[in-house]
Amino acid sequence: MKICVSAEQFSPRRTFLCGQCFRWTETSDSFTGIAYGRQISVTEQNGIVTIDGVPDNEERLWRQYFDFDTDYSEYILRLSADPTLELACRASSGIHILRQEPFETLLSFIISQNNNIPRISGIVGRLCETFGDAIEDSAQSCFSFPSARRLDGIEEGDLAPLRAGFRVRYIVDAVRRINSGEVDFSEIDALSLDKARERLKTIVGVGDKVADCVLLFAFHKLDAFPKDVWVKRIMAQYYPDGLPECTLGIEGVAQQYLFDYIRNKTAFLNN
DNA sequence: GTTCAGGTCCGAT
DNA sequence: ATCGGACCTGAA
Repeated sequence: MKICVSAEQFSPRRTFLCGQCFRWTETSDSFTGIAYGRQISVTEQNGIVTIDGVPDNEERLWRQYFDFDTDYSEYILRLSADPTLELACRASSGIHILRQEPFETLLSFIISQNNNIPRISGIVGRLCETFGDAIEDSAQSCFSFPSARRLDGIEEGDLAPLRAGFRVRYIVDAVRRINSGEVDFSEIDALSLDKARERLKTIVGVGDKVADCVLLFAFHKLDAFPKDVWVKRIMAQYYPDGLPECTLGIEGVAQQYLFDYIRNKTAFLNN
């Protein structure tokens, strides 16, 4: 089946390129991505965004994944009480915060630390090629993200093909704690932000930033506020005394708009 | 050859 | 508690 939404409401480019995901690639006229064991394509044409590759019985899942049933204009209205955020929202409207799979999000952001985006995507890709399942009826050969169960008992040496460097130790620890139940995603989901963050941080290699990325991009805890190097720069320049009140409870949404805004602004300055 | 990239760990104060 | 250096890898 196809799912259609207006391009005004949802911008594929801004959503997929704002740093929250690593498995969407842009082709000439669309984006192709892999999630939940499916290959999905997203095409924007004449103001309409079309989602292809969704099985009939999975409409609900994918509307959730893309967060199509949330009215982002309300967030934008609230955040626009602050002048800097108003600019950011205007420049980056159409961003949605995805609901990605927790295990994939956890490993992806563990891999992301002290790393650059092309290499992160490369490592994640090799992880899927090495341990994931081939996805049927996809044009090219593509692979699902391996489950924690699939990686059960994995050791550092097994991960050598990934060329993930010092992060393999962290991946091994994450897999072990997930499979042992020490870290339980359904529990994390039910916990408050602070408790959930502390739980995730018991995994070696997971600090505040990685934990908050997982809580925002997988568990959709909108009060999570991942402070990467870019957001720290914004905070220092515009919000030395902390975030404005209008962000209360939706700090993560503010983070995405600010992040996209400052990155694109910087890209513009560098050109 | 050097530097740098979506952080975190670890050992020294 | 806080702080700085080290860390795999590979592209610029």
